[in-house]
Amino acid sequence: MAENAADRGTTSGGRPTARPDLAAMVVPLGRALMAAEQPVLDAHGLTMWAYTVLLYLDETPVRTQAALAEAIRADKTRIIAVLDDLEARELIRRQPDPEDRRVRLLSLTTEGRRLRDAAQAAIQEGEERLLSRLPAADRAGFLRSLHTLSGLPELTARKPGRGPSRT
Amino acid sequence: MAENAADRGTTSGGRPTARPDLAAMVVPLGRALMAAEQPVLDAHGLTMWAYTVLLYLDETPVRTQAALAEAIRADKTRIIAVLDDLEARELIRRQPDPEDRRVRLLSLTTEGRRLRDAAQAAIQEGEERLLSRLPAADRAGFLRSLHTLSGLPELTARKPGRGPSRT
DNA sequence: TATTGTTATACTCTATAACTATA
DNA sequence: TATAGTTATAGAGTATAACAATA
Repeated sequence: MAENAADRGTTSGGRPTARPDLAAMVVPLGRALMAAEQPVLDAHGLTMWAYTVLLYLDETPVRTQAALAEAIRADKTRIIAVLDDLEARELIRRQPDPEDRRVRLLSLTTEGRRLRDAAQAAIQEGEERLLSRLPAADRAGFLRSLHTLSGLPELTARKPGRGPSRT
Repeated sequence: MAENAADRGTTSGGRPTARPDLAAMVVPLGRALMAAEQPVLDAHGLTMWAYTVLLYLDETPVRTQAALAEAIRADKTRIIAVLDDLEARELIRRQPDPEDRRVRLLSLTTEGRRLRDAAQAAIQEGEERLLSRLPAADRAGFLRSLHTLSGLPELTARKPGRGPSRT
């Protein structure tokens, strides 16, 4: 999607374009933000998927692994190893539902919540440094626009999606 | 990287967060924008990589394939099939450099330029529809911020990168 | 010997299919 | 028979290594 166009307001040949393609700016920015998260997650012993799970589980238990997978746009088979690890480290609980023993009830442990909060705080601290480079007026519009566009239904249409991995 | 946090200003458990992680909004937005480009590119018979190449080649010839690959953050082996196809369709020229016959000089053909312009016009038309959903004031700040952040050196640090594919 | 482009191979991540256990 | 979870297999996409041509 023509990432490089991001650096140019005009093409290398001088043909004037009103602006680079939106995706050509947004996608590389997203990659950069993920790359910036990586060392923080490493320091907390979390993969991107694990962090995603911790963020989503939050204080509210989730009734099935399939529901969790759907919610975070992952394949249900893809999160199993992640849950195995998080459970082994006692960051989440995975208890069989007494009412339907096929189901595993998922919830955060205190330690899981603590780790998630610590990781998120560190991540957002780094993001603040980036946002501080923006004029205050632009920054507000940027965040509001991100929120708006992220929530647009025509952009949120469900597809499996590659998920958080960023090899 | 916790895409879902994008839909929430607060977590499901009620813990108030100032905002979702930046990456949790930007990355899904980037995926959505790429997905929106896809049908347009299909209609023009272009893959995302091919479009990226056409955008970069522009009117200015590039001296080596390796330089092109580096510029668009692709592996040099990855673009060969793309160049093969574009050349076969006479959208680009790939001529051995008389001064160093190891080198292939790359340039756009007239038809290649025409196709690129048509595709980009259609893509940006679709993007305008999205941007029109934003308040005029926010929109300006959004685009300016995107430009600024995309150009930030600490975010542009070169890494191979997965490139434009979005399976 | 070093470099450009190419081909062949291996690796990573993801999705699909097959299996177990509960219902 | 249908569903939740799991395991095993296969498929994309990418990177690495080996190669041919030219310098």
